[in-house]
Amino acid sequence: MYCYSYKVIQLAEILQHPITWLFFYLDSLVNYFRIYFYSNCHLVLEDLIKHISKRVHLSIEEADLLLDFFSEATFQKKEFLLQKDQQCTDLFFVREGILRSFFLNESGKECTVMFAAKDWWITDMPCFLNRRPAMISIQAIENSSVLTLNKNDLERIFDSVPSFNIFFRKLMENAYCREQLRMIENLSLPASERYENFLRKYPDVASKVSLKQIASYLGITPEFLSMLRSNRK
Amino acid sequence: MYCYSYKVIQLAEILQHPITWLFFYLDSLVNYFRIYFYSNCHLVLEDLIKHISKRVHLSIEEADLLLDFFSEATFQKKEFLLQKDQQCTDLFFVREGILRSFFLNESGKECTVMFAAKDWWITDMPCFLNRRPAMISIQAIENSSVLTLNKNDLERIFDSVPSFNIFFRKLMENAYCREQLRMIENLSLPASERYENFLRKYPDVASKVSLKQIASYLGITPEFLSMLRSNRK
DNA sequence: GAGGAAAAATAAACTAGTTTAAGAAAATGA
DNA sequence: TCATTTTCTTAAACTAGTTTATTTTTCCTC
Repeated sequence: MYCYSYKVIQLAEILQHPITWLFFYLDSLVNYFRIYFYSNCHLVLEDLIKHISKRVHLSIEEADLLLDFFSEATFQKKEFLLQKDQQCTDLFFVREGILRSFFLNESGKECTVMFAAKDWWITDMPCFLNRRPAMISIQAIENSSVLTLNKNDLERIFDSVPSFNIFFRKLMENAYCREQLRMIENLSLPASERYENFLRKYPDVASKVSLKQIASYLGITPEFLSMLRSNRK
Repeated sequence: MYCYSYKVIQLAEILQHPITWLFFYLDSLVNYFRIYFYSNCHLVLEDLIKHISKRVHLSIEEADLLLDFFSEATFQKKEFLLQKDQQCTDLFFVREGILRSFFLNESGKECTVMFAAKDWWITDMPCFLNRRPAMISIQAIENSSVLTLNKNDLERIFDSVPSFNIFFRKLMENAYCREQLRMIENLSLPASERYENFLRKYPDVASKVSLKQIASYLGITPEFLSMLRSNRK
């Protein structure tokens, strides 16, 4: 299993385009042994490269360069990756587990900003990008394994791996569209339908987080969610 | 006035960084006459270049190339730039006036997704990026002048002007953060404070759009907004 | 400047979602 | 395994925001 390097997986995807087939096949052969060992050494990083090279083309050299900037970290259930008011220096890529970002409003009500499961990116983006203290906290819901990247290194990557600019552009396009669609739902749908949509869109998340947390994501109280659920049956 | 080309304006901004001063000064001199005529011919496009080169560096050649892809359009008050269900092929940059994107939910309630004033970009982003029919409509609130860019040309720009990738990344970063902050406000603040914040953040928009439209942006009814306003005094 | 249409305000009945409180079920931990 | 804490549910009183209807104001436009 382990010798299925990311390059081979990428190759399989590129096979859809016959014109590029020969080129990548040769490229792949040349790098074969190198990749073989590579993927055994850096196994833990493979998911990230797979994730990125699904969206933009990365050379082996660029992948190498990229990985040097990331570092591994694991967090126990309930442990905080980021606390409100702390400087927000890191961007997290989730390899395993589930994370949640949230904050408390003035009256102490908890609001969930987002969940992040495997292959999602999470941080307090406005504060990360502008090097300000975090407005929200990020906590592990389950024992989780992440890759972290700090702001300085992100900027170095932008300079040294041009295609990462494109990748990050696509990531932000996606995030913007997702957030806008969520806003549209919140403006136009009653809580019951928002809950149904959440279950449909994120079944894996829904099965692993508490109802209280789902309620605080949907912007309703746990009591009201409980009522919606009993009406549904 | 008109001979203040975008390059000269850019130069003024870069003067804050003394080390780059000499380089840009010489560059600017060499291009001076060319720019002079250029900015008289393409005067209408100047704002766009000024807007972009505030965020990334553009060479004269790149700016030239870029502008070829954009075309001008004007819309009368109440005219539609995009109608729901129509193919969403264009991205709009607002030169003058005010636009609004909105949709009707199942029960016929109008929801405002965003406003766009001078120097803002607007489209139905999820549908534009994925070449799908629009879910929302875009309408001119006042007589407006825009620059339009279609999806194919945007992709050509990404290929031929690398720094536009960076520009668009920053645009999307901003849009994502703005939308997330709006979501946080909607989850945690009562309508009265959301209205106050709207007035504070977008005073220029607030003065030009109807209360009904502001209400539909905040996710409340015009009647309730009217009540909030009378309580305020 | 008159007349018609749209926007805004007021008010009263109404409803979606909240609050408070208390009990049942489930997870945690020692 | 038992005690403790947390999550989930139920129910009743409550409130933020809606609906419907009427009046007033603003703003086109002829």
